[in-house]
Amino acid sequence: MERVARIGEKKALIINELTQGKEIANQLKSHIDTTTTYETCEFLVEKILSSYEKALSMLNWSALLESPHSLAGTSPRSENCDPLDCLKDQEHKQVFKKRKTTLPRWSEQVHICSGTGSEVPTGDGYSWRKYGQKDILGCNFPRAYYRCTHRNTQGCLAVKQVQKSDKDPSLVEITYRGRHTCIQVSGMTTKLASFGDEDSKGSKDRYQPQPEAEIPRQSQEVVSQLGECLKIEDLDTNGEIFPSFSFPSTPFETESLESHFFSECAKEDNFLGDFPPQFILPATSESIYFTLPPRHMTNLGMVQNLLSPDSVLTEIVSATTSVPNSPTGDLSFSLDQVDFDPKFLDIPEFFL
DNA sequence: TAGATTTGACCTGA
DNA sequence: TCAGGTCAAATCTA
Repeated sequence: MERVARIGEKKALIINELTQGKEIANQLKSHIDTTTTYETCEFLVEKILSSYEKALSMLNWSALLESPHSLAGTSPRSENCDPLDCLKDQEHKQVFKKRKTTLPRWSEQVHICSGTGSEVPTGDGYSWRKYGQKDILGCNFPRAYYRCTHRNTQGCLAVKQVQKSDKDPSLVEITYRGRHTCIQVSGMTTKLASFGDEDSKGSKDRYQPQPEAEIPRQSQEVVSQLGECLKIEDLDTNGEIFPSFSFPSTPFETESLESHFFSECAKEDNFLGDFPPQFILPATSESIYFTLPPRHMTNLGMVQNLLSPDSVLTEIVSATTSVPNSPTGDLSFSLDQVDFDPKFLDIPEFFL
């Protein structure tokens, strides 16, 4: 029974990714005929590749889970152990190779508010779980180690290290390793479930998109203050870095930043009704502020992120950077045209 | 009670 | 040998 549930969950995730891929491909197709900038097309292509990468990685992950022998052969223990245990075993053996070789690495610096007690380094759109902390030689502050919450469930190998600056305690250096291959499942499912149930209470409790694991743990005050002073500065961007942003300056009264942000998205008629997003882009030494009309907030990725809420900010800022001279942008996302038929995945063998 | 965090121990590469 | 990185049991929290 549990196996069936897992298969169904995987299927939904894969369908979502493929649907996104198709949707974005349609967008690209429509833009080819127009005067769309090269950057916009490139952005769309990146999104398509990302979606299919995720789908494929999920399929590969499924294969690992369903086929212990795929990992066997190098370890005698693998012959009759649980796939997850085998995987763990293999991971353990390879972890140090991964550490310094294959994973892409980049870092950024984040200003956090001083005096708030907040240790929230950033809202990069992903859920992180802290798995270690270490005193580093020559550093006054310990280094914290985080990995993606979905490491076990989706095999996402993204990790990050957070190191407070000695010189400026309000400055935190974050080093990322590995690209996210996960989907923020909890946010997605709860958001989808919220449709058609808009006026029911407690949507905040039901829907927790978790763009950043630390943030929901902070007080409302901290989250509000975060919006006023959080600023990310790219250091050695290599093209895979998460887009930098600042939170809207408007403090939220009763909800966390994310729940407010996404619950607004969930309102079909007033999609981001009066939400005045402002984003800081670290283009050069100066910060560039963009204000997007609500309608374009919708167009620039909200629909897509009904499926993948974790990347909301990534979508918006990426899209915005593509059209810096045209804040209104020329992208339009819509699911209206999506006719992707998930039935083709109903073949049980597909997941076995 | 499940999930997240803490922290000492352990492992690896330089 | 040591510093950095990770594991995993204990502990905390919602």
